[in-house]
Amino acid sequence: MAAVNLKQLAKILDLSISTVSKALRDSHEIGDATKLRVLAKAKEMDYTPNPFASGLRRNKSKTIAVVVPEVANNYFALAINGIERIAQENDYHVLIYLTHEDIEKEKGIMKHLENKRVDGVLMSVTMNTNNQTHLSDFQQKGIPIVFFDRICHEIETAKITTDDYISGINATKHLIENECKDIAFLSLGDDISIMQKRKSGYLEELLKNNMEVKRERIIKCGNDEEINYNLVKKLLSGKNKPDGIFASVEKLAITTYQVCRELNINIPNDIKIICFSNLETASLLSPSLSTITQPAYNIGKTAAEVMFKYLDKNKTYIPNENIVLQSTLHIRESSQHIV
Amino acid sequence: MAAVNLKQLAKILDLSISTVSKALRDSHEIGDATKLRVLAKAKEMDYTPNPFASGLRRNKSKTIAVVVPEVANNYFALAINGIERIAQENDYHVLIYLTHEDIEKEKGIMKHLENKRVDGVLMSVTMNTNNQTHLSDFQQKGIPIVFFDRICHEIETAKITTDDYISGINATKHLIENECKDIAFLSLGDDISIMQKRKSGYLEELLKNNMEVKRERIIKCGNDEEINYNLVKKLLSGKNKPDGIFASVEKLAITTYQVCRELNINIPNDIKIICFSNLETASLLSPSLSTITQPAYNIGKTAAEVMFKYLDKNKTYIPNENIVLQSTLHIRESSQHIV
DNA sequence: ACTATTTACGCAAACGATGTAGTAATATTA
DNA sequence: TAATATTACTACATCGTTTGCGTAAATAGT
Repeated sequence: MAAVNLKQLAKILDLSISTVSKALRDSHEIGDATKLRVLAKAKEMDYTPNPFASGLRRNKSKTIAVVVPEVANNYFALAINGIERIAQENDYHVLIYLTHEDIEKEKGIMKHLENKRVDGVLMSVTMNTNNQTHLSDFQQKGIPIVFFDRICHEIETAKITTDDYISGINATKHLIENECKDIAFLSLGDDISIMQKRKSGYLEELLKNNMEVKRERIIKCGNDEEINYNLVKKLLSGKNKPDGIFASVEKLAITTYQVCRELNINIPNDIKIICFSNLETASLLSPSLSTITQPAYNIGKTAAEVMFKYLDKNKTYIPNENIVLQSTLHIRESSQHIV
Repeated sequence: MAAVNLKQLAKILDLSISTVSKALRDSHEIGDATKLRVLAKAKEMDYTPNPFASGLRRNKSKTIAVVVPEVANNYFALAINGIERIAQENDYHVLIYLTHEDIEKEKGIMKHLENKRVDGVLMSVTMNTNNQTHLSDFQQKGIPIVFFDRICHEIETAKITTDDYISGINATKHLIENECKDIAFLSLGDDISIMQKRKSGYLEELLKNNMEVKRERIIKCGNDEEINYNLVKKLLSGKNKPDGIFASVEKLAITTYQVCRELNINIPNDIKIICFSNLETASLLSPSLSTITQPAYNIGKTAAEVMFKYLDKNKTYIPNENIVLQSTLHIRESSQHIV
């Protein structure tokens, strides 16, 4: 029942605690015969070191934290998948924390992690993280952070993103090529970098095509589904509605689908839609949804790999580095002009 | 940079370490004036107790583990959401482990958790967990397990499930009411209890309606997408195909949709489909997908609540208890007979 | 053969927090 | 007033590992 510890092992083997400990860690100080004897007995007695004792002594937790806005989201779920994979390979444990897009919760979580519970943090900030003092404070404590997707430029560290700007351009270009004359952009807040980049791409492409940039075509959505629904409904109600929608995140495209259904707006005849999404069922929607799909799994995997690259070397300082992975455009029915 | 500890705090306050420790834990042994002084200084110096030291001393990790087959799955993602919520409320941390339906990985993870890294484990077993010795061994170490959804009957503890048997009956009944004469059941393995229950409901309802139970209509799918695809394709190819599909899990319904698309089979005209699913976009699919939706968030929440009920009392033994939450039937186009 | 070096192990001090037992000083009671 | 109880604190052992240092014995070097 109670876990066996070094002391008991040592007594049975008639060795000192330190000898057993060193033998288990394969120290050169211990003779081969003794090592084998210890190893065998340890296995037999099912010894596993107490993580708290060794964590305390070595100041290493063998644990990383993942801080994300949500998990019931295909993008983050896939990223976590990638992270967990690499963590298991490195014999690390993964703590998960959800901010639910609440900056205060994010601050609280970081505060909680300041003691050396984790060796590093992989994070995607909330849509409202426009101030990064809680993050730089955290870094000051000597725990490295690696950002993925929703990064924080001001913090010096590694950042894994996708080519949001280019994707923003491509998505917009695609809509224009499919005869859209009046494209709206559905943003999720406007504090975070990915939104700014996606929007920049959108704006850039509009300008390039001499299309008017209208303030009211940029809809700032948020975390409240109902408010978003009403914002989109307002956008699509009445005569003066756009003929193209570029949704910056999956859920806003879903909302748009629902609104269109309610208002009897036909996609893609009346309005065309494209969005950033990792939805597995995009091709099964009615109509099938055109997406810019991010390599979510690889983003998570890469973030974890970068983290371990430094943790392995016992480096708590990670220099600035921008790793950009490519998203892929999946053109489906929702954005195509029917000739 | 380095975290401040009790010793430093004590020195600055000119008190002993134990006084400071007790003051922070609001012990009755310490005077009110001193308590306030300590609290103020601790806050000022941003003191947070070292989790390893206190974990070691108190033999409490303030951490629970969640062991699930996958996270990129709406059901588990929502359940994790519920779990995380309750954990945060209880000031607990959540470790996450993915088995990817691999029983060996599950065993390895449990082995890893046997040292007192966590105070409890919430888990949904893999589809291949037909042997529970690694779980009973784990329990023997004095760490409680609570199962949710994919439970293990043989282990004595609390189990949170949904009314799978009734839902199986209801789903099948619904298909029969919609003129299905030949219903296939897509199973995910057949080791785990939810599959057995869902299948029992299916079989029961067939019998009740004097419908023939054919062995070849029960398709045992697995973890490999490609194999599943081919199994479903084979089922739906040729003349002698079923006119109804009851998919035990979401992904098998998605596969069926894809196969139908490839084979040009019309849903619901040629074949009707219903499945267990927490897919947000079920209503936006083409055709919209009829589902039995489990209260995933609440299942996770309940599992966590039960766990904390015992952890709070420092009980490591959780007696058998079956908590059954109700799923809801959402009838949409995919299963409806068009008159 | 006598000193250096290596080998193989044990001792004991950390790591930081907790809690029991002990101790002065003050307060309460008979 | 003396015995007892209470208050407010401190000292110290403890949790299980790790690791620097010490040390005997064995080996090597000259």
